[in-house]
Amino acid sequence: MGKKKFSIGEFSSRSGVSVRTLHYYDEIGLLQPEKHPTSGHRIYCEEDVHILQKIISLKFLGYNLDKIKKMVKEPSFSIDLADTLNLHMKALETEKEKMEKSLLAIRRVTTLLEEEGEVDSTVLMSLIGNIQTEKEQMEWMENHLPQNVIDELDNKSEEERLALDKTYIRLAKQLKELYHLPVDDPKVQQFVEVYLQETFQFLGEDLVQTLGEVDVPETEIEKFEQMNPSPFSKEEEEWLNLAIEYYMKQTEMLTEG
Amino acid sequence: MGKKKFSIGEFSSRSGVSVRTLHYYDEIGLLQPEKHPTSGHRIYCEEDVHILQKIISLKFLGYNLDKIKKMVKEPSFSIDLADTLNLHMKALETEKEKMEKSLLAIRRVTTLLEEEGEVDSTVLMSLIGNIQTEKEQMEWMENHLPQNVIDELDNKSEEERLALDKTYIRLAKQLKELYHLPVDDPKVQQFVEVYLQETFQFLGEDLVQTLGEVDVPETEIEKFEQMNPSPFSKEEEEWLNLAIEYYMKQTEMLTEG
DNA sequence: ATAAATCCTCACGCAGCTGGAGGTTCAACA
DNA sequence: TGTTGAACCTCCAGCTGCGTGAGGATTTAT
Repeated sequence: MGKKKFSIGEFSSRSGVSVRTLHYYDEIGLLQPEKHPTSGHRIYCEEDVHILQKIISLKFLGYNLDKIKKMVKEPSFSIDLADTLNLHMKALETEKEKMEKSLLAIRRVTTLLEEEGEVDSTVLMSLIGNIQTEKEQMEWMENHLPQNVIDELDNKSEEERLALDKTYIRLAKQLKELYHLPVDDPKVQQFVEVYLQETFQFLGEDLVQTLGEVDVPETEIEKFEQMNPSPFSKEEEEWLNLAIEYYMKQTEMLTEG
Repeated sequence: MGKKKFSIGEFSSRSGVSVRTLHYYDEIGLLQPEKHPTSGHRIYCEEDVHILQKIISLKFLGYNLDKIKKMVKEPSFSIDLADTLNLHMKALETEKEKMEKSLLAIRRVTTLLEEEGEVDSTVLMSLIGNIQTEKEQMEWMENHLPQNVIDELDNKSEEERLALDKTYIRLAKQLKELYHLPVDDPKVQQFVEVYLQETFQFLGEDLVQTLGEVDVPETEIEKFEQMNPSPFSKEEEEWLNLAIEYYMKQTEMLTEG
């Protein structure tokens, strides 16, 4: 007769699970306590404590209520459960990776905002997108770029990445400011010079050379761009290409002449 | 005239966002492309690519569609965004912690299942609950138990914890097997002896002694039990207590006599 | 006896989609 | 030009895991 009985309110406050949730668990057949024959009030017993404990624990492991419903009825678990557990673990690990990337993205963005004050949203989003699709981009690069470039990029530290991001932001800002000028405008040409210098500095001149010689099919380039669209419009990109072309010609003439 | 236009199908496959989702984003006013005046077909343009990029990136940072809706319209982001970002970061970190605990729980459970073959589900769930409420339990213990016990527990390695779990499982199994016997049955008494020995071994005899002398109010004990209910029924616990009492008396008689 | 607390059963709402029904429109081919 | 078939349209329904509130019954305390 020492069987302890609980009203739903007491059961709720003891377990920390809300009354509504208990109602819901009853409704879906997950935890159905005895009911008072006339009033209909739920009467939870000691066993229900353990069932709820199971439910909470399985939820904690990441199972949904449907699966939990099936598992709750098992009096014991054996190795064949390990398979499902393994599956879940993989799913959780994937999610964890994603979360870590998000955290990284937030940290980077915070730093950038602190140091730059204000950043064009398209450019910022492009940077975030880069973090997001980092893995795919890496895979793409490993398939299409020479190993020395990959190695060099792998070696970049977090600070160097940040510096690159900042450079990128500033250049993007300037580009959008200068876009209305003709490509042979001295301001534009100076901009191009800085742009190329920064690139050289980051990658090293020989790597840039190598990159220029690599021949990647157009379809593959498109794939890459689909992963993470550039923050510039087609017109802006065209304009930048023309400006670089012009700069190159001028430099050639200077060195040759 | 070089403006690229996309049908919803093309836009979908290029961006990786499903047609249905694009419909939804249109519906909630998040991304509303031009529509063909007669057919009503959606026509996405280059700018929409960037807007979607923003949406994806902001989602990645953890914002909900409602906030994203407001943010998408901003042409640039400034430091005052850092506050919201910080908030999000904290939320993400909390979630990450929870996920890591889940992963730890799964790993432990997998190991236990592999090594034990089959485990009583109530016992297993109790162990999972332990991981889940580890933090609260630690806090409770720091408030109610002497420091040397805490220190000793802190020093336990992952393997020692695993060993303890296994012991726990085996003892629980035995307890449930022996429960029908009277407490003075030799089998039961031998079980108690092993049980106490294992406890001594894990904590050290002097710590057990200290623990026995610590006087924790009943209400606090209840709090602790509510965090993580024991896998045994009240009757089983009573039975175990009686069995231990009996064992103690016998030992006293032996040493005194 | 009555007031306050607790309980009951509907039933709608949320986010962020996904899916199906039933009907246009478009592109290509005969 | 007619005819497929794919792609598109709108509208409505459903999913998870509850939260919230209405409106009424029951229990508990005074």
